[in-house]
Amino acid sequence: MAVYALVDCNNFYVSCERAFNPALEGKPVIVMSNNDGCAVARSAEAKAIGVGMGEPAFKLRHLVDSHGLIMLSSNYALYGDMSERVMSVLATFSPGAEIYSIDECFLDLDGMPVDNLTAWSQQVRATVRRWTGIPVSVGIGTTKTLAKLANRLAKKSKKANGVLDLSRDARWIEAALKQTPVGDVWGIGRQYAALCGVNGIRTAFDLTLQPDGWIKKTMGAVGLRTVMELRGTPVHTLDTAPSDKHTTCCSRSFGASVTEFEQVHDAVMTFASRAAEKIRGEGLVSGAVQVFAYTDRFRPDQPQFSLNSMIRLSPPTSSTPHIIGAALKGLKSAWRDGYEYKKAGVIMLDLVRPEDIPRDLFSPPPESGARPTALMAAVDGINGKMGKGAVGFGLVPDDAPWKMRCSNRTPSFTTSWDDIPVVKA
DNA sequence: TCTGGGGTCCTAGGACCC
DNA sequence: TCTGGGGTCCTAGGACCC
Repeated sequence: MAVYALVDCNNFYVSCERAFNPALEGKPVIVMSNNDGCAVARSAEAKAIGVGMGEPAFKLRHLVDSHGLIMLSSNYALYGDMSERVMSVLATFSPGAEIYSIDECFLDLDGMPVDNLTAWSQQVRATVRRWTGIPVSVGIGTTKTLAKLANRLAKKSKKANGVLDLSRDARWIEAALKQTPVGDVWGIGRQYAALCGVNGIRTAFDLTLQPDGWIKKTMGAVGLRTVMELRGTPVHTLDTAPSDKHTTCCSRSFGASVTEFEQVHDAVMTFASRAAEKIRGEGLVSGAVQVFAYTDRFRPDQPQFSLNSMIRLSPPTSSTPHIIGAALKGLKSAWRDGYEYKKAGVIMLDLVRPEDIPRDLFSPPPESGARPTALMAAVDGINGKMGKGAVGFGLVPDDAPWKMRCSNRTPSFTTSWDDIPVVKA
C-alpha cells in the first residue's frame, strides 16, 4: 500500500527571516512579493491580526503603527538556500523524496521499517528544526492529496502538534474529509469551489460522494483525479526525477509605469538576458522566444493595451545576443505608442536539450548554434566568480524607472560573503 | 502613490490532410 | 434528392499549483 508524507515548512519565508533574526519571533511579520506589492508569507501573529494572503501592501501600512506589523521585502537568495538545506535533511529520512515546491517535499514511506509514523514524523520535525531553524508540519496519507489534506489539519490543530497520520484508520479519514472545506482541497481552486458551492457541496467529504460523470463534466479529467485520490485511490505517484521544463519566463512589474519605447526596450533586453542565462544554467536551448508587455490592469481609468509577439529561433539556441535580438524584434513589431506600460516579460518556449533537437536534411550541425558558444561560457564563468551582472549584454542603469522597488530586504546571510552574520564577543 | 512571479496540464476549436 | 468523417497538429485560453 502506498503511503506518502507531505512535509511543509510553516510560513516558510517568515521562518527563514526568523532563523537569522530571532527578534522577529512572536511578532506579526510578513514577507512581501517583488516590488513590495503584496503579502506572500505571514507569521501566525500576522494572520491573527487579519492580514490576508496576497493582500496589497498599501492596505497594510496602517498595521505597522497600530499593531507593530513588520513588513519585509522578499529575499529569494536566502529562501532558495534555506530550502536546499531543509530538503537535504529530509532526504536523509527517506530514499524516496520529491521536492514539490520551495517549501514542500513528498516522502515515500511505503515499506519503511517504522511502526509508529507519528513518532517518526515528530523526529523529522525536531531534526529539521535543530539543523536548519525551520519549523515544519507533516501530513501522512495513502495518496498525495490525502497527505496534503492531513498536513493542513496538522498545522491547524493544536492537539496534532504538527503531525497528522491519516494512513491507518478509515474513520479518521472520513472525519478529516468532513472537516475540510472543499475549497481547501489540493486541486480545487476558486472556480471549482464556487461551482461546488452552487451545487451544495461544502466539504471534501461531500465531493467524494458525487458521481464520476458529473465531476468529469464540471471539473475535467484533473478534477476527477483529485476526487479519486480523496477516495483513497492513488493516482499521483512520487516524481523523484523531475523532467526538464518546457518553458521558462522572466518577467517583472515595473516600479513605475513607463510610456517610452526605450524604457520597455531596456527592460525586455534585461529580461531576455536573464532568461538566456537561466536556460544555459539548465543545459537547455530554446526554439522560440515570446515577448509581452501590458498596461496597469488596476487602472481601468487608463487606456489598456497588451502586446504579445513570438519569434522563432532557428536553430534553437541559448545564446544571449540571439535571444535579445529576437525579443527586441518581437517588441518592435508589436509596439504601440501612447500607453503606460506596467509590466513586461520574456518567455522561452520549446526548450530542449541540444542533443534532442529534431533535425532534418537542411539543419546545420548542432555545434553551429545549439551549444553555448565559448563566449557564453566565458560570460557565465565570470559572472559566477565576480557576481551577477559583472559582465553582460546591454546593461542598463540601476536607477531606471521600471526597476523593482525593494525597500526593506534583509541581507543574503547564507549566499554572499559580504552578508555573513558576525558574532560579536 | 501602492495589487508578484513562475510554472503545469487540459480542452476546445481551427487548419489541414486523406 | 443526396453535402463525410477521422486523424493530427497547433494555438489560445482556462483551470490549477506554490
